[in-house]
Amino acid sequence: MENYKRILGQNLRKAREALQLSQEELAHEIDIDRTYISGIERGVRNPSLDVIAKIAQRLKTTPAALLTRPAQSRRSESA
Amino acid sequence: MENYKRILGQNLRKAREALQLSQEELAHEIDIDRTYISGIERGVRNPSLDVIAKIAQRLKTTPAALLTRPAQSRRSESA
DNA sequence: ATGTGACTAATAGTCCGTT
DNA sequence: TAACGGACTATTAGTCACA
Repeated sequence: MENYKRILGQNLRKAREALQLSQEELAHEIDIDRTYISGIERGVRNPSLDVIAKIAQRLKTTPAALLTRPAQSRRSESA
Repeated sequence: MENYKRILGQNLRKAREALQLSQEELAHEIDIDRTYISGIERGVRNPSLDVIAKIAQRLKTTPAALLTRPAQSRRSESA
């Protein structure tokens, strides 16, 4: 079984940094605790769908995207 | 904000029925209560990533797929 | 075979701090 | 700025009786 918590964490961090947000800023904006964001990024937390959706929304992406393994080479999407 | 609980529920039901499983059978196989599956399909539950991943695995799909809006007309994917 | 409300046990999620 | 721990509270995980 894939480690989706880890995939989520990696994607989240990448997306957050792409928007040049600190964990603290992100956390504050979506009203989630900063230590919780930290835990999710490290793959040690098991967030609920609502939290995943909330984060995705702020990072201008989707839950599906945050849960997609990065190395998947989907050319057709960004083209 | 999109209702991802609902999207998940719809996709889950579709995927389950495609495999001709009853809620009861699915629930039994992945060791989750039947009524809990029912709640997720109806979009009234807010499951954690672990639960979503477990269900996805049994339905031979992925969390990302279960969280993707169906009516999204993404031509490039299946073509 | 599924929907639903109500319920406890477990854990998601917060808030405090230190490194 | 972020990792990490401990103690706390809110919500989810998981179960039941019944429609």
